[in-house]
Amino acid sequence: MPPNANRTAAARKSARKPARNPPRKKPEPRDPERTRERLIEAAAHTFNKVGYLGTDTNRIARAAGYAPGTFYKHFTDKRAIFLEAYLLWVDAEWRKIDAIVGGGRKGARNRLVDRLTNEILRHHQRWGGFRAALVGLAATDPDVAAFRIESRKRQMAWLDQLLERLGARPAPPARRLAVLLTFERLCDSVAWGEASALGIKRSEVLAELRGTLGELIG
Amino acid sequence: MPPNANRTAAARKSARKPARNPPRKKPEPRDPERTRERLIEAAAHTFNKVGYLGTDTNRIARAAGYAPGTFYKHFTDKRAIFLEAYLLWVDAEWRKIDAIVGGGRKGARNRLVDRLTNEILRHHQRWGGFRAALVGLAATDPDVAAFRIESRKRQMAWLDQLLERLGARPAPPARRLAVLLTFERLCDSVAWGEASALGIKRSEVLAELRGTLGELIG
Amino acid sequence: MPPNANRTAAARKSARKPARNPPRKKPEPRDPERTRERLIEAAAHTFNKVGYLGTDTNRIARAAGYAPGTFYKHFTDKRAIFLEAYLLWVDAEWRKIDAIVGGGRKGARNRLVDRLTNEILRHHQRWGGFRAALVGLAATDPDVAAFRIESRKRQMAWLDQLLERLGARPAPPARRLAVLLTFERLCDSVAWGEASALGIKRSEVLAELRGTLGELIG
Amino acid sequence: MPPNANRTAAARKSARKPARNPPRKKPEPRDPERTRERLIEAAAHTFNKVGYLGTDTNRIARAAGYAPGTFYKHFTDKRAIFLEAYLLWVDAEWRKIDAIVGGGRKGARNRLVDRLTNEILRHHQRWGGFRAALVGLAATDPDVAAFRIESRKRQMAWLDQLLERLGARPAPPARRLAVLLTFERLCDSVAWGEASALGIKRSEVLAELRGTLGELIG
DNA sequence: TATGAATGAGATTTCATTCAT
DNA sequence: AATGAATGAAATCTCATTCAT
Repeated sequence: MPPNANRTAAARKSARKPARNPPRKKPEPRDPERTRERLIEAAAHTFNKVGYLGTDTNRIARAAGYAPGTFYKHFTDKRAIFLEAYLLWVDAEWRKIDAIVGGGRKGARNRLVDRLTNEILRHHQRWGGFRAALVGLAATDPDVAAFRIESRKRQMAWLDQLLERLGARPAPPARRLAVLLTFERLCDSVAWGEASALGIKRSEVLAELRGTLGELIG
Repeated sequence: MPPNANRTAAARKSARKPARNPPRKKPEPRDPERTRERLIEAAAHTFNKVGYLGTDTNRIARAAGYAPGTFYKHFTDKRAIFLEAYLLWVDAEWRKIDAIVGGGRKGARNRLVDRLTNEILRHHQRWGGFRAALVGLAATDPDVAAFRIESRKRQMAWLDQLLERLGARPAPPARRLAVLLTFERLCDSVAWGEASALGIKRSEVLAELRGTLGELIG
Repeated sequence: MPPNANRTAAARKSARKPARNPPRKKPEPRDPERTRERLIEAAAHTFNKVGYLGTDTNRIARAAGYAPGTFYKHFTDKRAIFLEAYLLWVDAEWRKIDAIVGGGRKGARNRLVDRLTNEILRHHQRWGGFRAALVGLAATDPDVAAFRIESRKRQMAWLDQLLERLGARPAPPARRLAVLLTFERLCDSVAWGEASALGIKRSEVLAELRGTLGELIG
Repeated sequence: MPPNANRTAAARKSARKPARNPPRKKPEPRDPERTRERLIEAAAHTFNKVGYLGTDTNRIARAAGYAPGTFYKHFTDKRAIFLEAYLLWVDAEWRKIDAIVGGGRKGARNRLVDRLTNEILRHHQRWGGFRAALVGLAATDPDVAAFRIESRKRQMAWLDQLLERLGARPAPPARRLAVLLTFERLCDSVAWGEASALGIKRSEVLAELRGTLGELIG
């Protein structure tokens, strides 16, 4: 009779597996730049799904297909990669926005506003969890807060240029800030399921968004 | 029993750190209701200062003048006391708002709007850290999210009644939500130091707030 | 609007109840002897159900209808009440055994053996959990071990007398011990569900028990 | 059993051992399989010495030469390692028994019975504390109980084969169980110091053991 | 560069026990 | 005698981080 013959199911369960880590899809070893990117992408998705608190660095590394130690070869700590992921996320948004606005389509204003609004809302819906984590962190972490301010400044300037480009009359900072925050907050509201919980449809929110922007653009 | 086991609250306090809140000169012991309240208050302040992540239950208990175990006599875990603190915080806000609106001052609309705006902004400034923690948590924790929705529904109904009371014409849900969120987000922006970092003065934000409300009220 | 109107079910759950302790069935206050008994009984049942490890003194007190502090007015610690409960349990067994043997029924030997066997098995089945806890504790706690030895000595003497009384020839200590332990262990085996898990019926074990005793008695 | 084996919880608490146990001169690091084994061995010895209740996971880890966290890399909790240690212990016993029986020495029956008896008794004496902890746990924990049953089944089958091999006539399950339990219980009795406290010598118990087995084997 | 076992500080949580009423 | 809120030491368990390979 083999010595281990009587291990019950329960016992087998309690005995940790030898931790075969799933071999990363693309081996493609030794490309530090790619490694870094993969880690950031994995982090962004994890933060988005389970929040800052719920994300642990070992998991990020594993999700990206690496061992825990690799994480610290590329980032000093969890906060650092959060910041990088934030950057990635903001960049992605701007790329899309630029494509819409700068894409130079001379189409009617309404068409532009529609496309912008749609894109931004979609973006928020995709990154709702990350945005919430960001808010939670920024209140405590000065670096994250500074990052956020920087982002906002860029946004303010962009809006200023947009108005100029569209021939609308310039708006004072407080006005622009109010519009941006309204936009952001309404999008979050949809992303976080608040609007739908209140029985408000996506299309109704979209109408509000268009109204807010339209009012500014004139 | 170790010799120090029965030190008074005062003695315990003096042995501790820079001693934030001076805990009960009069020990006023054995009042579980008060204990509970004190724990909630301590929790609210701690969450507000260092966020959800930065708060630990032992610290809450010590800040309230109790031993770690006492916490668990009153709350199942950190989330539970967060929810209670949230309740306390929302209640406080509503009490003040009711005092302003229901206070029945027949004064001009402008006066009312001013006082409301001021009060709400002040409240947000006081609880900015807590609000940020709330956003971060709600994205992950369904109970916190549900709590928040409930709060929002109340707010929507309140605004509806306010409009009726002021003789303004009723606004559809999406409109009301947009106004509430704009209000909230602008207040947070001030509370979180965003506005000032962008060189926007409190008074300018207040003007935006008044405008937003004024537009609705007509 | 009532301030607490929006407490969700989850929040209410997390808020501990004011801990109405169930008013003891029989108030019958201030009878320390009765209090002591009730505590021991409650302890015996709790130990029997959830083991020594799983039993906590506050629970014992509450189960008996008292407050935690009362426990320590009557017993120095958990071990002490375990010992007392053990005593109670052993006494109960002996009372029954005496009733059977000393009951003086002049009936045939077989009848006596049957009744004894039945009674002891029933007793073990009732106190199986307690017995297991006892074994676990005795290995670590010298007082419990001493108690157990004392009990065993009594048992050995009793068996000696029984043999004499029945006119059987005396058996040496090792023999008597072996019979007692076999008896005990087979009863435990039934009580702990071992026998039934092996597909062995209670009646088959009873036959073994009778055989063991019969052999000794001749 | 070592002198301090049966200290109570109170005693253990008061006597904090300075006792930095010098961890592994040769670090022999990074072999998870060895780490796991070392942890199990350390756990087995600790359980054996101070019982399940008296053992804490940090201590197991330290005793094996590791930090507390390492424990949880290999086992989900204390119960899990107990089960594994049980397995180790049972395996060790079977290996020895197989060596004796299967060792194929064609010597007289008496010789075989003697060696078996001796070995089993020695084994129980070595693992007396562990066995007691096992009994205490099995009454409460279904997984431990299941493990134990599994072990017993194996034992029953083994005995069956032994009888066949020796040319003895087969015994019904209840009979075999009775013999096994008697054997086990008498060995425990010696291991736990019961026999000696009753003035019964090891050799006398051995005689009983031999008798029990001899009767079965014929 | 990447690995991953190991770390250990620290947070969470329990519960035997105390003491003022 | 009984109470029960409070205690706090100690155990359980997590996870960001390190380091030898």
